[in-house]
Amino acid sequence: MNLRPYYPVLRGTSLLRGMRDDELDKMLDCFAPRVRRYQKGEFLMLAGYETKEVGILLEGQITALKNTPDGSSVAITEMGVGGLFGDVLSGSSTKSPVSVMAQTDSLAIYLPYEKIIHPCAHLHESHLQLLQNLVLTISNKYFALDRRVELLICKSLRVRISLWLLEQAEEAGQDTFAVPLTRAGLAEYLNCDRSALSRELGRMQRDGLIETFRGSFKILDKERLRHQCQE
Amino acid sequence: MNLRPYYPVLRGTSLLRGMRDDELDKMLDCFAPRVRRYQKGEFLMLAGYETKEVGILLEGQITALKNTPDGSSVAITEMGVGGLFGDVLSGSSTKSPVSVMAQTDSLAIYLPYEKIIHPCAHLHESHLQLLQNLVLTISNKYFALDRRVELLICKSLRVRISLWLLEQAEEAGQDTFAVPLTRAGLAEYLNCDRSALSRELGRMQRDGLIETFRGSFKILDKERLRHQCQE
DNA sequence: GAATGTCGATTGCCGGTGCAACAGTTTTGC
DNA sequence: GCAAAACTGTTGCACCGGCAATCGACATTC
Repeated sequence: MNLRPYYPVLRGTSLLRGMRDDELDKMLDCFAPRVRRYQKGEFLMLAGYETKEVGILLEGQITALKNTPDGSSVAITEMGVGGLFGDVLSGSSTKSPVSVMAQTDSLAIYLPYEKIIHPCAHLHESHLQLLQNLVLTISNKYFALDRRVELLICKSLRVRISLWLLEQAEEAGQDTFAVPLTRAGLAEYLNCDRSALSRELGRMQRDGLIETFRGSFKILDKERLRHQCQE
Repeated sequence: MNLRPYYPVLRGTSLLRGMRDDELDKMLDCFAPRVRRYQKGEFLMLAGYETKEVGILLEGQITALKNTPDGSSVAITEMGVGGLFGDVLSGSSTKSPVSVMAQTDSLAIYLPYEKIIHPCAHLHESHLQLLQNLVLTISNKYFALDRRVELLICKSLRVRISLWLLEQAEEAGQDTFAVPLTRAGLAEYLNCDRSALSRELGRMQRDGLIETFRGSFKILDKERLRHQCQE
């Protein structure tokens, strides 16, 4: 299969960031990746199974699901074209803690982990870059999770919301921003009840800290918002 | 400095697992690691600073501390001889989210990350192993954190305790086990109040689920304990 | 335009858990 | 070996936030 049309996608991933065409040519030739198409609702990866490949989404939209202790499953992440999955796993012999499901018809390419970690005899410079990127990718996921833990351990809901707002504003680079999350989704991330979230957001508006409308947030008093986190 | 006496320690780390003497010789020669001694209370690493080295504890005992949003700091991990720190960071340009403090007089060796990720011209087999180990080490830390999140998002304290107990039993391979944690430490990990933890453990004993004494735990009714997690 | 589904907001209720205080026991340090 | 510090358990109280039910706004389908 000719992968050239997808090179821009591949270059956009944290794993293959900035690779030139000829570098990708060589690497993909060396990796002999498999490519597979999925229909909406099919699983790209199943929780509880080992995986020895890093998956990259070339077309479509996927969702990572985690099985909860009580048997159901909750969405963890949504990923679009260029999304990486299985990256953290591929080194270990740990079974996957998440399932990955196609939300729309999708196309994915799989790079065997073995080939990534074992550069072939003539070690291209780009392969080293790849290894570095792999480490970077995983550690970034670690830090994202770490921030989440930092949120979760805050006791009061107001503190969690405040921290989250400040983090988002930081990320957006401005005090007004929108997020692609429904209230229910945000409540899940902040680990609280949807109604409780609404209630607290309402209070925070009354207190003149923020303004909200749907997925849009505006921080009115950043200083005081920071102060909320300390009590 | 002659590092030979510490080879057994190095071999015991997840990063240098199982390396032969001659392999360590070559690698350490290539890495030109720095070694430093610390007095009790000194900092090996400060939160907020970048680091470009992976640290390995050769002697002593250290604690990783995280600064909380409200200014104080809480202990995250304790590590003994062979403990690794800075490993997750070294790839990224992220500032360290944790400080590392010597709990007793300590000795640490630092491997420059640059050298780890950039194998020197003649790429030894062992160096590849090292890279693989690095990825493995980081992803294991990721999974440890992931399990923590799984704990934290459980709403009731009893569920969190039950999950934790089952996890520990799994790890220990038997239903009676001891952990090197004080009640306060465990409460912090489970993100609850110490008194609430005592109270709930008391209730669980009265319910015939477990027996506890200090750091020792005995699971009496595993089946029913599992059942607790689902409500 | 009616019917249905999704999303956000609001409210009353009450249970779980944080907090503070105290007591008993073990460990540490000199 | 003694005093101080650290650790654990216990209890009363207050309150945050989960739960369930309800309502209005809006989008989608027939």
